[in-house]
Amino acid sequence: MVRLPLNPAEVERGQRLGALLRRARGQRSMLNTALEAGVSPETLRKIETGRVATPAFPTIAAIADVLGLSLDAVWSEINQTAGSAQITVDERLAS
Amino acid sequence: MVRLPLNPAEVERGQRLGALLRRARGQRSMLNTALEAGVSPETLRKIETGRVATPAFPTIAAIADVLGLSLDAVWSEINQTAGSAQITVDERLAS
DNA sequence: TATAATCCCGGTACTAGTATCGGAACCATG
DNA sequence: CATGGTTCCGATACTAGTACCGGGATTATA
Repeated sequence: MVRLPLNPAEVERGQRLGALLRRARGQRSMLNTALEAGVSPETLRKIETGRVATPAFPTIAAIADVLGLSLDAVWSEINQTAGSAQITVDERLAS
Repeated sequence: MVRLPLNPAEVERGQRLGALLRRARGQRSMLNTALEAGVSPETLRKIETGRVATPAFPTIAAIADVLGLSLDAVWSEINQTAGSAQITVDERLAS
């Protein structure tokens, strides 16, 4: 009947998402990245710090666009429950 | 100071998203698709009918997974303001 | 030390998303 | 006609996301 609170798994996935975005941002400033993506710096900060576990699809898509990330790669990486043998976004950035 | 209401462009983009998901679902029932994606049928229905313009990223990702859609393709298709020369999700489904 | 840049945090305010219930319409079957 | 499957809708209820403000901590540089 009501919206269910976020469960721990969703919270952890949100933290993985935030950490991934922060690593992908690298040297760029949070302010510029947020403005370029069309979101407020506060929103980006909350997402990166994991305080917003399930952000809106357009929000993540806009940020991923600015950072040059594939949404499919982001999703597959944060959605996996355990370690995988896939090439991670980090590894792709390093190449 | 407060969360800004959705502007018309965001509403229209949400409608394009819903229409795209509905076309991609094709023959499959809304109920099965929603349950398989782990969302409530009502939520899927609201997204498909465009009544929810900016759904959560995990929600869209889970639905796209079930439907076999690429998140990048979905985003690029609904985010474009005008017609494009790209291969659309529809055309990809038809091939 | 001073100045700027960046990031963090708590508080506040409001809209939006997710979910359930009850009912109704439609269409294809039996 | 009856039954089931699917979709739709309004109402309701609650949490979550987005955004701004003020302040503080850190670092680097002048």
